[in-house]
Amino acid sequence: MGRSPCCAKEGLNRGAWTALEDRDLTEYIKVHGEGRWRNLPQKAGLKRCGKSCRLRWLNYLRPDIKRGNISPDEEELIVKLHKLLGNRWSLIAGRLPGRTDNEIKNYWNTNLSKRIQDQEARSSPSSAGGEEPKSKKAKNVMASPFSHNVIRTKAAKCNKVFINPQLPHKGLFQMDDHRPMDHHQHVDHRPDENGLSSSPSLLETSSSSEFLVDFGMNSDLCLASLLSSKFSSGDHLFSEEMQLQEQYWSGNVGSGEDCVVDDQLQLNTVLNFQSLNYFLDADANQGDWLELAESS
DNA sequence: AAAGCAAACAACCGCAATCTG
DNA sequence: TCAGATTGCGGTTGTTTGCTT
Repeated sequence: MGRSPCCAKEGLNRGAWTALEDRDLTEYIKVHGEGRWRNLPQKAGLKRCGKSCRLRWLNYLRPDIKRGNISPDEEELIVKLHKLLGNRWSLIAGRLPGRTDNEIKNYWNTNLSKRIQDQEARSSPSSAGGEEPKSKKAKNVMASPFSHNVIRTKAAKCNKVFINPQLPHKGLFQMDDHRPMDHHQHVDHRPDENGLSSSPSLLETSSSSEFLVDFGMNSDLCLASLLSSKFSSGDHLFSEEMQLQEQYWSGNVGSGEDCVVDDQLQLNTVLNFQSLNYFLDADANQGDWLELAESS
């Protein structure tokens, strides 16, 4: 039978939330803050399970939520990010301020996936005869049409950060998205050994040439050497990205301190890699270092 | 006006990752 | 170090809404 569902307890409400429940939950969170979902319903006097409260708050009651009217710009961004990331709704939502993963997922399933599939069918005649999903179920499990290019980023924990104090910190970008630093997955990394050649480092010619990051637990790894070999020295995007990361890190951590690179930051890197027709293959097991691979 | 159907979306579920004692 | 608790994520389902016949 498997384990019993979390909301199976008798006496708990299910289904649509009432205005009263919404008010109670909102007021409780205003006073006590988010978190501790398990005990929240009891303390707030709600006949709901903690999961249900969390979902309701995150998707509908939070004050900064934007609902409905997804703009063409947002739509375009969703499509691009989905191409890049697949069904990683929370990560996609992270790039769309005020939007929730649930809303984007629903929007994708009801609007975009079908449209994209139609476009695909039109552009590739061989698949024109392909069948539409017949059931609701089939529609929902539709994979990204670009799954072969999907990037799965993983957050990375840096052990050390070294920023040369001689380096003028003049970043080209402003970070438009500062996720709180308490939201990270930690992944160990191994230094790259095989996949990268020892061609001259791009960074030797970039303004970020002194920027070093040591990711290694046991051995040193310079980010420059990790990333340089596959890019020509003319890849300005890469050096801009380095400046962005430099700016980010220098604003948050001091020399030699631990810092954490979160998904958002990696995504920025990935987006730039993508524009260079490279992708990060991070589908490897946790603990493996992300490998650069040439996109086919 | 009512029935049937499909689209939209809110909510639930199970799993996996992460946290904590 | 490990087991149990907690949280977050993505897939799926159920209900509501709106359109068509």
